[in-house]
Amino acid sequence: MALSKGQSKGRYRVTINDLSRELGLTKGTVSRALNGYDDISESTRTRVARAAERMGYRPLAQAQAIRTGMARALGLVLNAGPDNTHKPFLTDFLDGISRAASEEGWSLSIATALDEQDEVATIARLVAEHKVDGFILPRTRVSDPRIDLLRDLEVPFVLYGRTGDTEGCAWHDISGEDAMRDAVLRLHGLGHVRIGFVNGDSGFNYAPLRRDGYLAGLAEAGLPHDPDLVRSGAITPQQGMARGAELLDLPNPPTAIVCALDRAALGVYRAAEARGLRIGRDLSVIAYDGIPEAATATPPLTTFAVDTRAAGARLAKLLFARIRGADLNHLREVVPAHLIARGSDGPPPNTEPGPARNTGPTPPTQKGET
Amino acid sequence: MALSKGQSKGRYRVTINDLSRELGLTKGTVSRALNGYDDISESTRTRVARAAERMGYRPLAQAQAIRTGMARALGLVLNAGPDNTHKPFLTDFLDGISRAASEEGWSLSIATALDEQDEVATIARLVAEHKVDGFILPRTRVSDPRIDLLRDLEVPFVLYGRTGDTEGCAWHDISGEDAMRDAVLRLHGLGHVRIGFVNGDSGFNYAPLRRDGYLAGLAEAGLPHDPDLVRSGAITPQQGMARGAELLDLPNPPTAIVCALDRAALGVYRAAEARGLRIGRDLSVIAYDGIPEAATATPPLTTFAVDTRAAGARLAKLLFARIRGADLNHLREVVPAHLIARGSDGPPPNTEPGPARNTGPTPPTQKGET
DNA sequence: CCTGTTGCCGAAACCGGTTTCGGAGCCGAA
DNA sequence: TTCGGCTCCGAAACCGGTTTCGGCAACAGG
Repeated sequence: MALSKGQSKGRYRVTINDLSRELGLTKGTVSRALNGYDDISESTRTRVARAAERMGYRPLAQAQAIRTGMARALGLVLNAGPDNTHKPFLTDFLDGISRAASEEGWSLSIATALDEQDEVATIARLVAEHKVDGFILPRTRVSDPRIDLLRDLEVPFVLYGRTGDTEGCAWHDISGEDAMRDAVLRLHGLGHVRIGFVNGDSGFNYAPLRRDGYLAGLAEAGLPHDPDLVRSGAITPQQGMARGAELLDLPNPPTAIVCALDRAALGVYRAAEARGLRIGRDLSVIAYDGIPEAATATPPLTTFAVDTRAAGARLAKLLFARIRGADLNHLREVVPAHLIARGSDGPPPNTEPGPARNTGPTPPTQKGET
Repeated sequence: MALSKGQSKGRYRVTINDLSRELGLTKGTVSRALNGYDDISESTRTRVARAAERMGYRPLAQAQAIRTGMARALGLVLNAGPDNTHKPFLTDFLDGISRAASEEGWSLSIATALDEQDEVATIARLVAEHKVDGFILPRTRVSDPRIDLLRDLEVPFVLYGRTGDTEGCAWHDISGEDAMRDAVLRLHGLGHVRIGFVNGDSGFNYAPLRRDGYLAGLAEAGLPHDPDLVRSGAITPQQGMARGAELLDLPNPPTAIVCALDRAALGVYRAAEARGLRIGRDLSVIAYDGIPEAATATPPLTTFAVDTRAAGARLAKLLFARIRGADLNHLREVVPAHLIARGSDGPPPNTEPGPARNTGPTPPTQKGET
């Protein structure tokens, strides 16, 4: 058991040669046994597996890569552009992916890009250099050049989000549309009839979906759709404050506002405070994301939270399946966001306290904290 | 120029064999020419380099890895634990590293861990699997088991931050101590004599350094050190609010507070507001980090900003140098933070407006926005 | 002219795996 | 007994690079 190669200190990997020597088999046989070829007897297969376990053998991914063409790495290209700087859940997201990847002995390789064009170029570079075997594409846009490229290159990928042309796409997504609809229904259940909506960036695919959800909620509640009550383009608190101000300064302002993003909702808070309105009493707000700041705002924000860590893990697993050639129809899933009822919503003002109207399906009212 | 290997579509890498065939040289010669061996004539060296450029040859990192033992990947293990979730600059940091890495044809491999013990285990796993050639260690602690491990394994690493036992350590760091000192001097220059300090998590190495900077500033200004004015453990706005409240409720409260973190300062804002104090007039605040929220707070926060993207890039370059065996003494650098003077600091209240006292070296007063 | 360097490149081993091919043994059937 | 087929493994090529070794030519010195 002496070190065969003197790489300075205690650094020594057990290779497939060590294993084969120990077992009295050729390395080809050992390799086939480990990789489940069916021309290996069950007895030697277990013998090899046991020895590999005992000796702590871990195949060198780089060596496997050169013959198989698989780098055993997942790729993630982050947009590090100026307007995308705020990513509250990035660490959780990475944790989900990384954990799922290392379970399979794969690694997570990340790169950054400054804009859409740079993103595409970076993806192309990683593919050309054979650095990764597939991509996770976060923040999908309605029309997304990254998807076109990967489709063209025939490189596996999965979307965090959906997209316009779903041809060849696998995805995991959170149902923002259901959340927005439930928010409207919940507010209607509390007695609100004028419910505004502040949407996010319409370039991203989630925006039309959440808008549809808001409209579906209105329709389901039997409420009219007043276009004046719908604003969009709010992804920062500042923008949220501006859009909120527009709504509140309307001749007939809403008594409740649904926001597509928590950060926008925090801006609406400020717009309301500036007008002497108390959130949760004079104005109800329900949003979406579940950022930590939402829990410590005054009042705490009622919001639909998403489990970004779980999303990352699911995406990694979907990508594995995709790389291994699974059927696309099994690789498309949309899961609901989780309502966290807090203090920013309540009955509309100027309403006699009484039995709340019962309107169709009762909105979900789970309680919980992050 | 026909595809020699039919990997589905247009996917085709030019290998060293293609190059050698084209040039009429053996691949060994081509390899040596490309890698700067001195037994290759200058003429063929340029001929090979030109052909490689023309044909777009990029060596396959995995193939190089198995012989050289270098994975050509930088490692970064992120702490994804519950209290470390807020990382405002992570994207910028990753961008800095990733960009510097890809310039050298290297990649950035990231993994996550939930606590200190998990971090060490994850690092050990990455080393054992030969996935990376070196590590960037963010958020160094005074006593840091990651450093002990890597020192023991003789694996190259660089610190973002400094540490207690600097033996074998290279680092890039921002001088938080100078920033804190300059903050005190700036406030003293404005006329303040009772200046409080709210520090961060004392487990991290930056905390004692910033505290020393605060004390150095007091000493340099000829101000007494009142232990009552020093608090620590504030890394969230909530904690900042609590520590700020303690200071403001003192019998003889400070007229200015220096915070080790912007987020804590935002909490101090709330503590001050709750007491009817106007920031920038009744209470001056200067902090450190340069988070986006600081710019949009009311009033905008005067703070010492750090360029996290540049730090990431520098760390990557230092790590390259370390891996290539450069002298440690050339791989230790501390750069200053950049003051962004905004509206949260001013002369102390109850002071006759008049010529400001001139106290020794005038504090730096650069103006600028992020 | 012969010899000893030196410059420069070819040949081949090597790294740690995977995959193809062929054949040795064992079995049952004719 | 012989033949065919099946099971299971060894041998060797292969992947795309790097590195060692040896030797051919040109050149300088004696």
